[in-house]
Amino acid sequence: MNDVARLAGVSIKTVSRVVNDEPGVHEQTARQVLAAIESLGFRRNMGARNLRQGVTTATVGLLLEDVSNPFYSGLTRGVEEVARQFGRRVLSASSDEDPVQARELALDFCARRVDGLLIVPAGREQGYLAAEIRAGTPVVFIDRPGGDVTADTVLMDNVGGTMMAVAHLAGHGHRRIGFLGDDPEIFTAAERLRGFRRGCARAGIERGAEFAAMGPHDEHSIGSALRAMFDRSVTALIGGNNRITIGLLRVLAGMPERPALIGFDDFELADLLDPPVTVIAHDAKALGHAAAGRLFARIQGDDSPHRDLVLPARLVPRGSGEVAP
Amino acid sequence: MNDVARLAGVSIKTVSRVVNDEPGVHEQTARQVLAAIESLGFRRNMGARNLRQGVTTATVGLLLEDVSNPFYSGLTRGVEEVARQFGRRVLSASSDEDPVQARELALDFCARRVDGLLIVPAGREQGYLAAEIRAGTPVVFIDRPGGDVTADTVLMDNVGGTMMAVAHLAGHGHRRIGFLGDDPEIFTAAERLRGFRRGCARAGIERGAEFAAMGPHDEHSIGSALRAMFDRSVTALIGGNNRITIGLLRVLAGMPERPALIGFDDFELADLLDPPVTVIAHDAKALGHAAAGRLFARIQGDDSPHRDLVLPARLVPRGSGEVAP
DNA sequence: GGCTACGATGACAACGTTGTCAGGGACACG
DNA sequence: CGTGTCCCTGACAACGTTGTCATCGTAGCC
Repeated sequence: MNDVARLAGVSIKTVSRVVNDEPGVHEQTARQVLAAIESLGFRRNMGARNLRQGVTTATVGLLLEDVSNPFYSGLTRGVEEVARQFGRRVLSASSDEDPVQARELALDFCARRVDGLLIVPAGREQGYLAAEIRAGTPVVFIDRPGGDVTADTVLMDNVGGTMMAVAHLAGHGHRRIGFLGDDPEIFTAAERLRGFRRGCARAGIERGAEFAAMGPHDEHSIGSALRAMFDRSVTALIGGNNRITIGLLRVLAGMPERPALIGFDDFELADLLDPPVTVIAHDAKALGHAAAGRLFARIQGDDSPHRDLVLPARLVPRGSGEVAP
Repeated sequence: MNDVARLAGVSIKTVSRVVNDEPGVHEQTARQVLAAIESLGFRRNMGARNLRQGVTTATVGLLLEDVSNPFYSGLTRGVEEVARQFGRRVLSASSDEDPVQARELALDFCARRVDGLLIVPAGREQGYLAAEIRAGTPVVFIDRPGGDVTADTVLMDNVGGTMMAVAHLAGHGHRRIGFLGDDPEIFTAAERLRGFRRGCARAGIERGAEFAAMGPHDEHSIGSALRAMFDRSVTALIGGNNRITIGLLRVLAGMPERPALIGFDDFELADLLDPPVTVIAHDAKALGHAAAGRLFARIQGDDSPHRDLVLPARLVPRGSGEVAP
C-alpha cells in the first residue's frame, strides 16, 4: 500500500480510501491510485485488515471425520454454500475420528480466529472448547452432541430412522433381524443401536431374536458377524451406516444367502444394484445448511438459548427391504 | 496478551517468550505466565503473528469444481494429508465450473495471503493469476492446464486412458463405438474425446463408425444420445466421466439394449453392479498428493522450471467391457 | 572494590491496515 | 477582507504480535 501511495503520489490513507470505496476522494486522484494499484498488482492484506478492524476473519472452521466420505463431502458442500451467502470461506479438516487430532485442529482454528466453528465431535470430551465458547466463538456441533459441552447441535433422527427400518422389516414378516453397527463409542452408532432395540421391542420381536454386531468393522469382521447371524436363522439385516452397508453388500455377493436388507444412510447407485437397496435416507447437504444456518445466526448476534435440531430420516423402499423371510 | 501480562505481573514481551518457548525465561516466571494464560483462556492471534513475521499464513487455498463430487472429495483428502504434514490448513471452495466465481474465489484466497494455491481451472483464462504468480504465490493447476498461464500442472492421462478403453472394446470385437463426453469446453472432456478419436483410428475403426455426443449432459440428453447411437447399431459405449457413466447406467436400466460399457473414472460400487462396470481408473487422492507435493516444494523455495506431471490411468476390467457385440 | 559476563526482563518499533482528527485550499457570504 | 463551510487530503495511533536492543541485578574473577 505504501508503494502504491508513493507511485500515485498520495498518502497511504488515500489509497486505503480508494481500496475501500470510501467517499470523498477526488475522481482524478482515485484514477491515479487505481492505475498504481493495477500496475503494482496490489492486493489488500486481509490479515492486517482483520487485525485492525477487530473481530472477523470471514472464515469458519469445519472439522469432520473424513472429507472423502460422501456423507461428509455432501455436508461440506452444504456448509460452503451457506458460508458463501454470508461472504465467508470455509477452512476444513479431517480428524479421522481421532480425539487428539480433533482437539489440535479445533484449537488451531481458534488461534486463526475463525468467526465460528462447525464440529463433528470425535471422542466424548470436548471440554477444551468451553474456553473458546466462553470467549465468544460460536460453535455448532454436527451429527453428534458435544458431550460435556453444550452448544447448538444439529443431529439426524438416528433412533427414529432405525426404528422405522425395523418396523418396515417386521411389516414384511421378519422376526429375526440382525444389526451391524459401527463402534458404539460413536454417538450415532450407539443411537442407532438404541433405535434398533427399541424398534424390535415395539415390533414385538422377542429378545434373543435381535442380533447386534457392533464395530468398528472391516469386510472380515462383517463376514464373521454375518455367518454367526445366519447360523441363528437371521432373515433380515440392517447396515448401520453407508460404509457398513456397502461392506455388507460386498460380502453378501460372495455368499448364498439373500436376506432382506436396509441400509442407514443413502448412497449413490443404491437404486441400480440388484436388488435395489432400501435405505434410511437423510440429506447430508441439508445437514450442512442447517448447521451453517445456526452458526451464522450466532455469528450475527443471536444469543437465544442453545437449540437442538433433529433432522428427519425417511425410509426409501427400493426392493432389498421388501422381501419376505 | 496484554491481559495475560498484567495478570502475571510481567511485560507483554515475556508472555510472548513463554508462548513461543523461547529460552531465557525464569522457570518461576514462566509458570506464572502459563497460569495466567490458562485462567484467561488466552490463545495467540495467528493473524497478528503472521503480520509481524511476514509471509506465511500456514494455509493453502484449494479451488475445485464441487467438493461433493467423489472425485474432488478424494482429491481434497489427498491435499489435506500432505498439507497437514507441512503444518498447513486447507481453505477450500467450489467454483461450480463458473469462471467468474472461480476468479473471485482465487483472488479472495490471494487477499488472505495463502501460502499457495491449488486450482482446478474453470474456463479458459486464468490471466488474473499472472500477477499473483509474479508476486510470488506458488500455483499448481490440477486436472486441467492453466491455459494462458504457465505453472506446475498435474494431470491425468486422459488421452491414453480413453485410447485404452477403445482398444479394449475393439479387442472384444466392437467396431461401432459411442462416446458420451462432457462439455468439450472442459479440458478433460476435450482430451478424452481426442483419445477416443485417436483410439478408434488406431483400432482401424472407420470414421463414421465412431459416435461422440458431447455434453453437458443430463439423463434426458443421455437418453436421446443413446437412442441415436442404437439407431446406428452402436454396440459399445464409453462414459466420459463418473457422472455421465452413472447417468448412462440409469438410463440403460430402462432400455432393452445391453451394450458393452466402459466408464472413465472409477466409482464406488462399480464392482457390485450387474454386470460389474469396467472402468478407466485413476486415483484422485494420489492426484491430490502429487499436486500438494509440488506446491509445497515451491513454497519451500524450489524454483526449477515448471513441470507437468501426468498420472497414469489404468483399465480395470470387471465385466461390462468384456462382452462381445 | 572494580571489572566483566551472563541471565532475565522490558521498552520500543514494526508488520499492513483503518479510524480519528486536523490541516489546507477554494468558495461563498457578510 | 474576514469568516465560515465544504471538500479533499494526510499525520498519527492503534489492532496483537515479535525482533532488536537496552537495562538491571547478580555472580565470578582478578
